[in-house]
Amino acid sequence: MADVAGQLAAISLFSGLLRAQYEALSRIAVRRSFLKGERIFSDGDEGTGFYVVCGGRVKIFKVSTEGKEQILHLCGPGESFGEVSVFTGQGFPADAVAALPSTVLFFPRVAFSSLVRQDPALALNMMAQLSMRLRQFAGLIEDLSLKEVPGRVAKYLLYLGGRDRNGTVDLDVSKGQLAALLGTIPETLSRILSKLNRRGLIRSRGAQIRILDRRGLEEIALEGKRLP
Amino acid sequence: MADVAGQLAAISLFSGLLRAQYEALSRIAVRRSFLKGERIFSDGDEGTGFYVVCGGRVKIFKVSTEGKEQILHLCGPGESFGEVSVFTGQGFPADAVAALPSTVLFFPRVAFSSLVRQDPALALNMMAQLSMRLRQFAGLIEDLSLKEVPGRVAKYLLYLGGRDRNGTVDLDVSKGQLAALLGTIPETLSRILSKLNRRGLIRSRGAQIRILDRRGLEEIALEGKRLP
DNA sequence: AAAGTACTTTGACATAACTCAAAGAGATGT
DNA sequence: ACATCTCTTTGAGTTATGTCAAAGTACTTT
Repeated sequence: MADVAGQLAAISLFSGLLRAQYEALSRIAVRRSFLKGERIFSDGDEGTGFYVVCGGRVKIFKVSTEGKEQILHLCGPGESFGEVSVFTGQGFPADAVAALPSTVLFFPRVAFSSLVRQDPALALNMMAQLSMRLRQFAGLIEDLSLKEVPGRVAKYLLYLGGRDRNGTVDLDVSKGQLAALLGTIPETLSRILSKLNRRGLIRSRGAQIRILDRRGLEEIALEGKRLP
Repeated sequence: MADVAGQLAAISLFSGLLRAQYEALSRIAVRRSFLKGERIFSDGDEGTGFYVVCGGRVKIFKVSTEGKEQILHLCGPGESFGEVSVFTGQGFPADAVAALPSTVLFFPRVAFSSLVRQDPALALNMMAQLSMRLRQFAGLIEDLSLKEVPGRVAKYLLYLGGRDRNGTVDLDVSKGQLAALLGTIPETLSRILSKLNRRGLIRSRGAQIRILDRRGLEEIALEGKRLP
């Protein structure tokens, strides 16, 4: 239990709380583990609580009737998912599957709800978290509807390359998954990466991509430049 | 002031609060009016507070560098917008313009934040509201990325026709705006409506649309059926 | 090491949807 | 009632992207 309370402090949803609050949270949290590919919940399932990722990666996505999937979010350690159901009481609005072997903490709806009811600080953190997610979604909507695929790819590469100073990026997901995240299909993604290679903007070998011309990528990301 | 407190009770964000809470809220609320087309805030503006629509309609949207716009939400009376900035502290994530002559209540960030800090009930309402918005966005993302335009049009018509028993719908926005809401352009929307007319699924005259074949529209909305 | 599986790339093709351009309808104001 | 402006519709042409199919590459397992 004590070590759960320690982990909670590292979670943005619960940042800045007091010792007693972490302990209260750890008392209601349930640790669960999932194998790669294992399903955590399905679109429409009753929302019995929400989750926080401790380790691994969880894919949140929607599936069309024809089976095409759009990834809404890839949750890494410290990120939460399924919170919406805590407050709307409705079912989960999407599917969740472990993209890697993952460990999560599960917070049952009722127990958490009564905690938050007594504790404005907890509520405020949660609101900030929901707000951030909302902002992210607005960005995703913008990208999907306003940019063409090359623009989304360029933006994502720049996003990944942001931290790495020399500009070498390791894709943390398969290209098929990346395609789903960017709202397209593997073939299209593959073709676009080829074009970016040919034009000398990147050098990609497998999941390793080196950004050669950051400025050029920025043009594509912002202005939707052509890729002949 | 007293009448502001009365109005607040009709707002979902503040539903189920106590008299004293409405009065506290009404003390910090500022009434503002906007002409049709007038801008309320711009993408990137500092988030000094959030808004609730009293009357009229407010368009929340993103604009691409080429000027194409994607409407994120059309807020009617009782709906709130700009809440995200209250908690993230960052700028507004989109543009807001009055689509009709509109009256709104403005809640300054700092004053509201301290109110919420003392009052879990207020926080819970707000979280539920944010959650609903999040759910809506997930749906919009799904639609934009998984459905083709005819599917989105059909779904929207069914949504509008849901309340009206006889199935006659008045578009509450211009077709250009509707196109932006559905992530497309007026020409495409126009062509699709023509096809739906020709196939006998709807009968449209101007902004009046009568749904003739609900089942047929549902097929298009759900299965993405062809429109030859 | 070989075999099997899953992922990625390439090619040929089809098509939905965008662009550009112009005409038609509605609304608004003088 | 007329003129002006905006919104909507229609047409022709282009293109990005999805579909289908097959070959190539990388992993895992035995």
